[in-house]
Amino acid sequence: MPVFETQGCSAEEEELAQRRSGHVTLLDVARACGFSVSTVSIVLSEAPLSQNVAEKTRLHIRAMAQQLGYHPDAFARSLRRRRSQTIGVLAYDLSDPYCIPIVRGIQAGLQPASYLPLLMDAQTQRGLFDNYLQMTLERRAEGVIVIASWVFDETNLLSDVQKNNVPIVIVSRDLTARGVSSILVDNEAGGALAMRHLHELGHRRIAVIRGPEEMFDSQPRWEGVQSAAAEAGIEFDPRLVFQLPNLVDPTSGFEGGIEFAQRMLATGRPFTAVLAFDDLTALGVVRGLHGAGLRVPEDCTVLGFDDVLPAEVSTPAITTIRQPLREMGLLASEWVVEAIKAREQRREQKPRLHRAPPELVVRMSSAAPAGKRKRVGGKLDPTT
Amino acid sequence: MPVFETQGCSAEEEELAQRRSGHVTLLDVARACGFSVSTVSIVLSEAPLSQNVAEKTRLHIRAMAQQLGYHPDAFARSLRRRRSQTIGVLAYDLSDPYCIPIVRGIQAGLQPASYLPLLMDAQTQRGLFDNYLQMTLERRAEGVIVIASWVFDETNLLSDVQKNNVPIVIVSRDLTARGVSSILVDNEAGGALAMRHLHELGHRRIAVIRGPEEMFDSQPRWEGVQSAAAEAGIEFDPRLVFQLPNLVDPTSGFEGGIEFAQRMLATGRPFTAVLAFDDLTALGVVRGLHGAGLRVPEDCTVLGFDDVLPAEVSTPAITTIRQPLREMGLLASEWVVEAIKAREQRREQKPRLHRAPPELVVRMSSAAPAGKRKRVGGKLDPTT
DNA sequence: TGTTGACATTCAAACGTTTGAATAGTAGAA
DNA sequence: TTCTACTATTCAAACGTTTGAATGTCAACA
Repeated sequence: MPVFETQGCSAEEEELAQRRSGHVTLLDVARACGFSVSTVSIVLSEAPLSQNVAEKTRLHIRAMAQQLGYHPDAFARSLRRRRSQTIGVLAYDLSDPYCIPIVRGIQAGLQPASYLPLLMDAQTQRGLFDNYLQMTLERRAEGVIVIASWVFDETNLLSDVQKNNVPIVIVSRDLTARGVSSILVDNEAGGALAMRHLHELGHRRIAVIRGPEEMFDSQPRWEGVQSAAAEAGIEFDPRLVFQLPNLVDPTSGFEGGIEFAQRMLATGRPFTAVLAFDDLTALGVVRGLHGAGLRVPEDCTVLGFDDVLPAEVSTPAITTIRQPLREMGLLASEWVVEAIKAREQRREQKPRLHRAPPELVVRMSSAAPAGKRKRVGGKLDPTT
Repeated sequence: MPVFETQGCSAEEEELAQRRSGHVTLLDVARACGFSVSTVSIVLSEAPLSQNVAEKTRLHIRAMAQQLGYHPDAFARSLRRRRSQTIGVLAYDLSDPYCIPIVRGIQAGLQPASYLPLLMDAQTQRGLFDNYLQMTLERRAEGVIVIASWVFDETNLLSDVQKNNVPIVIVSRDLTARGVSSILVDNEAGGALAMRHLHELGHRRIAVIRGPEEMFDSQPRWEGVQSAAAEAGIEFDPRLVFQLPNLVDPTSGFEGGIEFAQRMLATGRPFTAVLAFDDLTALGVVRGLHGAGLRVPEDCTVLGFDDVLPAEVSTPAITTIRQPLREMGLLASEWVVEAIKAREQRREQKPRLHRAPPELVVRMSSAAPAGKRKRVGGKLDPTT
């Protein structure tokens, strides 16, 4: 009888209750099948106690929930459980094809741990980035993965996220010095790989387009190139070494490539290959050379870095240094999940660092220099 | 005095309370500055009542919240307010460069309305798509935008989302017949635009690669091509008309392009231009022709569709039919926001349809056929 | 007859907010 | 003095879930 006192309300009232929130709640299901909210909750959330619930009851409740179109309210659930089952994924720019495979890897790693990625696109805007980071905290993400290769003032990252004790992993940038676990490609090794490939093909006069100062990758990659060049006894003509400006748009590398290709031709200095900072820059170089009537790789070799989609589908396909982006994303997601577990068990965790091995992908844009090919069996190449 | 009874708890207890959830709550702030939770809430959420709160108090509370690093709990807030301020954005495949500008447009439109996009990537997997749709409902998204051009069984879409009375807009597909507002490019017009461009350049023998059957765009685009061809009095050689298979990977168009280029050359039938279903297919064709020693556009013109990034940065850049993707995304976001408003005011809304106008973008991959160019001023081209 | 234990279900208190209504305190008007 | 109006703050009830503890039922055992 007391049961009816709590349930006692007319059909209209019930209608009203349902209309108020617009969504079907546990209470609606409970009323519809005559059990208490607790029982329904226990059954539908498959709590341990649900073993004790009669088989018949379980089936009945499930059927009714299905019929009414019940979906548990994630807000109420997370509030009560104090778990959001969410990982914030903050990409600096989703329109950069570089980000996508990383995101894919993250998704793949989060799925089995049944975490939901909360994907956000900062569009290379500092303000947006900060806003989204706030939201990540407000949504009580249990961990954060940041994809950011450009250099920004990371004070906020640390003060806000770390202060709230939320595990964080950064991809494409080394922030271990600030206590943030980091995953990035081994840029030195990559740069060296590219340089060695050119050397092996026989190139000696090489133009270089370095990355913008603001990009974290620029410096180490350049150092890798230099050390491999030194090893091979190659010197760069300083008039053939360029540096991309600090621009926000991810396709600005393409524009830069076009412009620098024209500029390097204008110097009149001889070169048989161009080492570009990334794939988009390399594509720009190809375009710039094409504009001057030069063909790739017949007249000039062009190398990229990253291995993004456009490098693969353009003709000539760009020979490049592949970053294992998907694997890096996968690892990032594994690390956050581990860090969350560690925090639950009050285990202290030191920030970790992974340098992913780059890989040379030989495609169509690289070949032996024209001189070498034409003089097969002849006298030594005068450029060496 | 009664104040102290509710607040009365030792420092350790306070510590514990904070540690329990791991996040700073209103209660923590309230205790720290000696006001009630209500007052603090009113001040920090800038509720209308906050006008009544003394200036001094407001400043004090804000300062304290800042100092403690307080972030309102989105779950608690949404639960209480019965508003999530969230729009679910379900992309069929984020690795398709086609999706990105749409997502950008959506973001741009949602920002001023202060809705947060809940971005999800179905990775062309039906199961994932359904899961994410469920989550969208559980997270009480106030609206849903679906980016999906491939044909799937839309029963769930309707029964689950619409049953819960959540406004929905679909981009790249016409589902108005099912009561879903739809935004898509005018495929007929686009197909015709491409065909007319070829005709104006002087092409008469044209190979065509149609889209896969499962793609919604395939049929109308083909019809646009056919009607424009008929208008110009051009007939297609059936041996030069191909159709992409139903494959999931968005880069499968590229592979298809390569293969069909080889196949069309193998037929031995003459053609001076290839009309590809989309940009990636066009890039595949360029690659396939290149493999046979043919240059684009000197030996053969190639046309794409969509205008995605790779089409722009490859050399030769692909002449294509541009979809105003960003604008379409923007419109989609405006429509959901309007639909949400309409629902609040209990206004009935009919599903709407927008056919975005496509635009011809002439780049490097199209030119007059070799015959025409070489015989300028000479006798008529025998191919007409 | 009472005790034990397994089973089936419910109570009630939380989670962190928001907000309509209530409570004081103060000041000016009648 | 009493009433009104305003200012500054708090009470307390919700939002929809989950869950430890409690309740009740029933059968078996001592």
